[in-house]
Amino acid sequence: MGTRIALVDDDQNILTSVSLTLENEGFEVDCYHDGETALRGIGRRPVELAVLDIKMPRMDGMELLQKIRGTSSLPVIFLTSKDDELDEALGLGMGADDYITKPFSQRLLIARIRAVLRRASQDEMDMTAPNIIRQGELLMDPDRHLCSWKGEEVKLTVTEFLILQALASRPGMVKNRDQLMDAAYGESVFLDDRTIDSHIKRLRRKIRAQDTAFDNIETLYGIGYKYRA
Amino acid sequence: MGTRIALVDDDQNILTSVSLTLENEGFEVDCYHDGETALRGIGRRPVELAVLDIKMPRMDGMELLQKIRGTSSLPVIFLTSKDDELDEALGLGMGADDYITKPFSQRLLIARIRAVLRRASQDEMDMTAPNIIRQGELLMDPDRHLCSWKGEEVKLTVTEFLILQALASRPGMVKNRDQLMDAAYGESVFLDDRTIDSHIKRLRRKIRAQDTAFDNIETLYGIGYKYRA
DNA sequence: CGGTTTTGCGGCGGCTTTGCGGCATGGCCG
DNA sequence: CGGCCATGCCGCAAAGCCGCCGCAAAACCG
Repeated sequence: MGTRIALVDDDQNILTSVSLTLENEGFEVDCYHDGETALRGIGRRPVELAVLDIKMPRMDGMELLQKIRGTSSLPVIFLTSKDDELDEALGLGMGADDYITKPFSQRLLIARIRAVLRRASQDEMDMTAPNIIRQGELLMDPDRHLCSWKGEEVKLTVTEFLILQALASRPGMVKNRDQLMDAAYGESVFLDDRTIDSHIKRLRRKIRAQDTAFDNIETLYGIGYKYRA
Repeated sequence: MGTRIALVDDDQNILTSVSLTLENEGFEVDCYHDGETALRGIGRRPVELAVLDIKMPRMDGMELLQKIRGTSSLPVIFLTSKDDELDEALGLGMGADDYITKPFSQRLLIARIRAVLRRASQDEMDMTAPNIIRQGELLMDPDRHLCSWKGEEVKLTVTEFLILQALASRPGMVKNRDQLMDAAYGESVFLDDRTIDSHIKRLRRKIRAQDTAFDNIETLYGIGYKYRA
């Protein structure tokens, strides 16, 4: 079954010709003439992407986008006339995923749609990953690559972040160097053990730069490291 | 029976659309428009997770979270507007388990809810599951390389840990020096018997440093050692 | 009780593991 | 192309650990 797309434009010509093309490409298309109708329609029958004309009667694309974004991250592509340059910037600024200026080729539209859909599904994938780690004064948000100690941000490199994440996600749990290596690079990557030491060194230094007393990364002689909550 | 979730937001649109989605996913949803009502409602009808908007009339999410955390460790997910400072959520949000910035996709929210619930139940498991050795005042957790006597940690080396573990795992059972050696190093390692004595010596010393009266490692003249529970 | 065996324990030398400064490479960005 | 940063690794010094020695004390035995 094809992907469902909402197409909103007050120009009947565009509506018919575009919807025909999209259907030929295997999409299912719901057509609307104005924003209000579209909003209600999408609510009843959800779609995976919306193509909106910016200028429309009763509720224009901008306003519609805002309403949509209030409740979901539905991907949106704007259609703009060549004239309204301003609107372009605005549309992207407020969260449209792409825009096309009229007149446009059907081929281009399809390419853009495919691109946006691909990107959207990609994002969803990434999102399913981990959540916030909170261990005492340490706070980590992998999604945003944010790390803070006692409320103050600590800037970490990717490798450092992954290693600290591995330690802090299971506080108290002992991790040997191989396990930390797996966490930072994938498995089946071989590096000198001392490399982990180096990262630990940099981690401790960075956090200690803010709080001299930091000592929650504990060394277990002959075993590895663990994070003490 | 689905998991019960409290949903608190002053925006009726979000309330209805999100609760619908969650119900479709098999959750049971209690909706509230503001913090005060939510607090009372949750008190009467407990939930397993709360989704809170940060900005709300009468009592905002932050305040509500504090009240909730005052009496329970209920998992909480925040909803934040894009405008709100991330740092607020990070720095000030004491104890939220996760947060999502609006606009968000329903799919993402569900993924997060599942993740938080999974982690919460995971934590409960961890508290009870691990293969801990408990003999009177002695506590050993091999996974965390943790050993404590009368609640106070005793730092042991790997060898010491293994020997004590061998003794304490079968209290009252006599182990000769060869058996203890096998436990500490693998089999087929040959060492002077006196070496075991040395480790026992260090073990007793370390624990006695905290409790002079410690005498649970007993010597059986001509045989070996045993741990008295 | 005297002699023999076994254990406790302080100590020591040597080996292993870590901490950390530093360097060279290599990617990335302007 | 030139600088900047992340990163992997080297090498040295410090710290930690371990096995054993030797002596004194304790336990055992006849």
